[in-house]
Amino acid sequence: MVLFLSTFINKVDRKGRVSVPAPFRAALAGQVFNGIVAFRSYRQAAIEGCGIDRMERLSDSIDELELFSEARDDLASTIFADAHQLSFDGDGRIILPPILAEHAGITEIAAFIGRGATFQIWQPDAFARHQDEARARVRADGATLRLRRPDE
Amino acid sequence: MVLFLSTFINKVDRKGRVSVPAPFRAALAGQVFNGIVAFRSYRQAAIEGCGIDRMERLSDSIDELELFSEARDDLASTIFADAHQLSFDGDGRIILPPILAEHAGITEIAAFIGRGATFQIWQPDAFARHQDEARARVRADGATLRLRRPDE
DNA sequence: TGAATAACCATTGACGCCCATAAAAACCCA
DNA sequence: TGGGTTTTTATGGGCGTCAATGGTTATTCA
Repeated sequence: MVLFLSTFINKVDRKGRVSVPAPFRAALAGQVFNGIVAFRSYRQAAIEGCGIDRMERLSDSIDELELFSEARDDLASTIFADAHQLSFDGDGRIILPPILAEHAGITEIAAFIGRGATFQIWQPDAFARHQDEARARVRADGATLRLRRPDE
Repeated sequence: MVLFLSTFINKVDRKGRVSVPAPFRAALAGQVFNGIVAFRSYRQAAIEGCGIDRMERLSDSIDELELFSEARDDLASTIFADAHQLSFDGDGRIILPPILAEHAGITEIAAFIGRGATFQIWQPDAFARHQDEARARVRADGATLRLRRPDE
């Protein structure tokens, strides 16, 4: 099962390349596409990342909506059009497209943030601020979570 | 599995040729017909595109509609009669038929938009506007999508 | 024979692939 | 357990290949 954990800070070189953390690569090993899928986060100045299998599942889910319906249209335009397939080079690096880097305010350093089934890429300082705010909200709202049972 | 992702902007030369993005060609590799199938979107100023295998599936789906029903008739006329088989030249280009280009308002630049199992071809500015609206609707309607589980 | 289309070639710029280095982590053995 | 060794990562750079694009020549069909 794909599971992204922890935070890794890596450099972006002058060619726009970044190493994807080795544990993330390991989590993606064996997928049809040797690389990651990345798109702009709707709500944050961050890049969302996942493996191609997640997109395939998304595609299947959307395929179950009524053909040519507006909802289907909107989701497809919003999700797939903005997704980038970024393949690993021989050393596990990807090239960060300028559009994505810009959206996240990334220039020389990128933070890879594990989020379970997916991950995000942030400008490190921006993420630090975001994390502080998120913690504060969790404390204030007392957000809780019911743990799913293994067989559920 | 066929999966079209991301957006690619390519030029249309004076002979009406456009390169189909290499990743799209890769997704279509191995199909019976070496090219794409294209028809006018009936809700948008865009061209719908896919591989020949999808048309076969579509044909099956329509076959399941009531024989002689109006819907079946309409879909058949709208989609199949209007579908163009556009084969790749040696360099992965297709010739955009004037009827299609006109419908989408495409003259010199074409945007290839990945939509999962299919893709669209738009006049770039028109798509930008459409995408903005789609995003807004998705956010407003709170359109959600339940992600299929891998084994489902 | 002319027009439209298909096949072929040439250019350039981006990207994939390879190598080299250094630091860090994992490993092994005394 | 500690020290040394090996392996893996991260990072930088160079070079060859392929994709995109424009043009020219061959071929087919009306």
